Amino acid sequence: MFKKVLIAEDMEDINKGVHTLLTELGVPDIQQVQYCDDAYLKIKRSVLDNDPFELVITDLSFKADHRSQKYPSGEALVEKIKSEFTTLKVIVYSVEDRLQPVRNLFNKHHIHGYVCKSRSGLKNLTKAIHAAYENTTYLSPEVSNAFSSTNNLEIDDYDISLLDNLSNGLSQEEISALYKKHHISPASLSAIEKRLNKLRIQFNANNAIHLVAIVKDLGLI
Amino acid sequence: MFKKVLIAEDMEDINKGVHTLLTELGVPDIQQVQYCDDAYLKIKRSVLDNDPFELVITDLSFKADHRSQKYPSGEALVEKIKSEFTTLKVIVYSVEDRLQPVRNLFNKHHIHGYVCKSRSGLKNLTKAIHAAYENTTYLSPEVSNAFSSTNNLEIDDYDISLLDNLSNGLSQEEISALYKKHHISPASLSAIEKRLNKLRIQFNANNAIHLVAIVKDLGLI
DNA sequence: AAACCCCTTACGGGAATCCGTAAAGGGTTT
DNA sequence: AAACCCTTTACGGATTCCCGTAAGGGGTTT
Repeated sequence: MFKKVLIAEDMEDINKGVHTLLTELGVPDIQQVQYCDDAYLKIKRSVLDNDPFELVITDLSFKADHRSQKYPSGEALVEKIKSEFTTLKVIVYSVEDRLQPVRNLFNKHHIHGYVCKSRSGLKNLTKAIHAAYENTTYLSPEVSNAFSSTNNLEIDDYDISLLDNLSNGLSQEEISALYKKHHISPASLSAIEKRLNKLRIQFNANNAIHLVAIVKDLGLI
Repeated sequence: MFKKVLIAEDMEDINKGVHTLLTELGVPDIQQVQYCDDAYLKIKRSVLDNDPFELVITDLSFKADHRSQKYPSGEALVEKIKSEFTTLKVIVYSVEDRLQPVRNLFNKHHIHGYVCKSRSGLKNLTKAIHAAYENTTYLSPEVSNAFSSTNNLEIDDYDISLLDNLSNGLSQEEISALYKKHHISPASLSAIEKRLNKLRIQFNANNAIHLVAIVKDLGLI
């Protein structure tokens, strides 16, 4: 089993629950933090001391308080530590059950496990920890269809950018101008229209408003 | 202090944390459920037995599982029990920190307290319980500006309906037709345009897409 | 009754969108 | 080099949205 694990979770009682679980699993060195920034510093420290953490279990949403944070969310933390300490294993433990954020965590940041906080959350977390230890991955049943082929929509970063700009109030013409300025291709109004039309069809949206509402609900933006 | 309290919360560890808190506060009869439907049944039962609960502490989001539920969310539960057992006090304990849902709980359902799950969640919950016992209300500091006069936007149910229909893909003309059919006034396209224009100004939205994106983020729809 | 206010409705023009068709450019195949 | 495919760009018309102005209708005030 893992010898050294870090828990990043801002709610005390859950933090405690996970700690208890790890103890039962026989992890000798368990450390806890309630802020993402503290998590990063502890990990950094452990590497410098040549006694690195083997696993990080982190939440996604950390409530903001008086302390200003460099890494405001679990995702920002995961992105940072995975880019700097690529071998460090990460399991995300969150209430988030929208598929797209989960997909991003696996595809972009290569986490080892995703567990939804729910009635059987700790049970699934156990499975995820074992999977990570065996160097495989684990996906909570609530979001198990995040990678099912049926709804594997082919949405790329360009699409996301388009939808994001739309939802931020830019007109298609303004987006076109922006992309030309930043040399993002395709940038023509016509191409943008075409792409948005494709997205409308994919998501069964009647119009652009509907489309943005749908992808916001899905967590794409 | 209260003599009989019900906790409705689907996550075991949090449920346990609240239970511990109530025990420390000296509540002799504490009951727990993990499903909204069970909560309703327990409350109903207690009234029929002439030994009613004095307080319900409930979460808002309950993860769906195999059991199909009549009341899928905490809000549905609150609406039901507040309409049927008007004297029963309710405190909502949730991670939700968007202002509009909180406003709705107080204005429409007249709950006694709202506490955000956070680092100091249990501490604030204590205050809320005392406030409810004194028959006053408590509002968690994270959402304390839900009723501050500055951002007290005058949004009524008609506005919400409008935005909801928009986000569901109806064109303004379709909404007009719908309202005429259902005898909702004003129903003319022109009046709908005017109202949406007012909303765009209120929310600093560039266009209808932007507007829907903003109000979705705020939790209005 | 006339004047007034407020809300709803109506109309029109300009802008943005939706949607189809077609041309231009780049790269590969034959 | 010609033929081909694929992506990007361009253009035109139909529809919808955006925004100003103005007319209608009910209720209250003078």
